[in-house]
Amino acid sequence: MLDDRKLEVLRAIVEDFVSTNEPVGSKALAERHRLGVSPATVRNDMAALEEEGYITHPHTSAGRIPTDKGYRLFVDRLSTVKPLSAAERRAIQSFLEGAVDLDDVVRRSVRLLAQLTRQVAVVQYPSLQRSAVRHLEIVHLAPARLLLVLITDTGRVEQRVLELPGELSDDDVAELRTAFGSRLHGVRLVDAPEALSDLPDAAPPGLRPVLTSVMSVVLETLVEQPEERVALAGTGNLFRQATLDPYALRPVLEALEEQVVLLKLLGEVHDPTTVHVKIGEENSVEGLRSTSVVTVGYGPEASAYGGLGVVGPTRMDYAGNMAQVRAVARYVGELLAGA
Amino acid sequence: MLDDRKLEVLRAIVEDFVSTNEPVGSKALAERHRLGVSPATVRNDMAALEEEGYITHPHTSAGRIPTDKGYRLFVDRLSTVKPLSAAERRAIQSFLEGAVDLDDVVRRSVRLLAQLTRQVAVVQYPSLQRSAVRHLEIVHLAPARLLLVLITDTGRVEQRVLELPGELSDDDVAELRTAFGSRLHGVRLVDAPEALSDLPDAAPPGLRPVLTSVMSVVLETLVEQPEERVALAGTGNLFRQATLDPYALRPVLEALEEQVVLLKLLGEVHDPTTVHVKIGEENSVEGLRSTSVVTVGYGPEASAYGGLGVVGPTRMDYAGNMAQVRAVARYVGELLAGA
DNA sequence: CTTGGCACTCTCCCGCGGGGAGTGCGAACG
DNA sequence: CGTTCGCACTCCCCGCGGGAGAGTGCCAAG
Repeated sequence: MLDDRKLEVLRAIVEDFVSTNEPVGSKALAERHRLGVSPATVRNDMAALEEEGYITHPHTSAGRIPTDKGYRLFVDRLSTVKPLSAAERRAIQSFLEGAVDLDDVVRRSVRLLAQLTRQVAVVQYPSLQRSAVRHLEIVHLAPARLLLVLITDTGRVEQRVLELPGELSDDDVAELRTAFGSRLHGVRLVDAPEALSDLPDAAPPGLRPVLTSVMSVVLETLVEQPEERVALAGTGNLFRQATLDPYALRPVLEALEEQVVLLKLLGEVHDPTTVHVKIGEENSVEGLRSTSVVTVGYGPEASAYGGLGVVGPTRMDYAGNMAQVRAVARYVGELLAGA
Repeated sequence: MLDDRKLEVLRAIVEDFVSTNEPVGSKALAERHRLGVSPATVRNDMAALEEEGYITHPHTSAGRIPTDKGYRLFVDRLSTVKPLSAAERRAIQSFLEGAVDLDDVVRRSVRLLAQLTRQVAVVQYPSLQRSAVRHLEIVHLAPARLLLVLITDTGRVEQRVLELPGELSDDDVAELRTAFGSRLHGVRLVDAPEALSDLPDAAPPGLRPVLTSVMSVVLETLVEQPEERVALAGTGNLFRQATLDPYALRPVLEALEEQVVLLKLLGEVHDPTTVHVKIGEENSVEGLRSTSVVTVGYGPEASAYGGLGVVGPTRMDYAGNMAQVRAVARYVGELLAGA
């Protein structure tokens, strides 16, 4: 059905449309891309591509534009990896190298990504779930109230105040501290339940009931309700694209304000080596059906710390954005692994 | 120069223009507002108002619209306090009552404000500076590394990791803990330097040098570089206003992404009882020259915890927004004071 | 299968001409 | 002197029509 030349035509259409934002016609296409065939032939191919649903035209007598399906094919089979320019590499390096703490890393990288791609950028803080415990501090605020401070290997510091069912003495708390500390140190939060499983049996009988209750609260607050955070930047870039008519932007902005939505975008990403692309209608989030989302995980190979990516019009430079997103993710991953 | 009727005309123009978004003409105005005078008279008054710079018309033969100066006069002298509707009161109450912690309070109130005013809402986290210390915990992470965890009376929990010039023993840290704890408990951060001033002298001589260095680091990180945070919501509301042409929105969105800018907007606010309004060109922030900003402080009377407010088109319902902003601020203030 | 030719279809843009809202001003009125 | 009436005038807005141009679809020939 789709021979090589037709695919080539599709690629040309996507590339031209992305760069000019105007429906592309057969004549201009044949000229600009040295296909070695006449406009008439191109027209035939276009008709075939349209038949298959890869392109459309806005009105009877206008050029063609890619459909979501067309972009999908382009991304899957046609786009060649676009190496970063030297300037881009330098930008990434200089932008990120001065970062002092985790917050700073995230803030810088989200801005960097927005600037680099000229899209809306999203960066997830390293997931607590997949981070390992570097230090767990238990502070005795009041007889029946504890403060938990968790420091992860990625530099996240998270705290929770716990209300206990019964009162504790300072000595009890000291016991708790060592009991939890020794078992959790270096353990990833997802593995915490297992690491703690022997705790009740190992504890002195007197402390056992309160300890089990503390333990369940700890697990509940740290593992089951982990506070995921995301940073966002570059929303103004949405206007750069004349593609989206301004009033269509409202639902997009509204969607981007929802933490839940952003986490959903990034949440499915686990593999830090492959870049994921959701195109237009493929997006499960209602408000983002007119956009495309490019995401990737970051962190050490096997288990990603979290995800990052960009949101932009379906008419975007997929090859470029994918390369940029991947590059930033790699840098951020290294930066955090080294910390 | 401006007799009562002229002011009345100005008020009518502002009100009509705000609600219809169309330049208002003399005839429609005389009819709708029962001024008891003919359109011709209104025209004379309009000419006078225009002479003084309170209104303009887009083209020779169109109705009048208020200028920034006109809105200013309206806000200062003409707008009557608009009591909240019962529905609004209920909304505020039900929206905020389920809040569990500080983050939750802030997130809920910023959304509430955005929804209520249909503008972009901004809420500052209670300023560290003006909060009092409820608890200061010092954790000995490594020989030369401390973790400071600060809990304020407004429920903020802030932490910093300190690298020390020299090493400490656990006993030293315990000393530090009590020394700082006893002096800072209940003290506002702005007053911290004073509260700590006797510390070097009171300390055992051996600990003195390290203690002074810790102290300076503590003061520096907590007082001089306090981390201020703000929450933002309702950016999509910018589109609701046909007033601002969509492409003019980009600088606005860009400005709103800058934490610094938001803090600047709210930073000047100290008095929780008076609502501040910046109209159009009055704004010192470049990107917000086409918008108006309504802000107020929240917290106990004398020293506000922080500020909150909304950003919208100059063509906004000032009376309504001012009332809503104030009401939310009052609720949030009470909520935090009670916590 | 490819190509050239050709008629056809739309959009886009421009200029034109009411219709209408609103103004500004001069004159009359209390 | 402030208010009102009447009236001419100014522009914007909107719909209409027509020409130009881009691009298509199709047919017949290579």
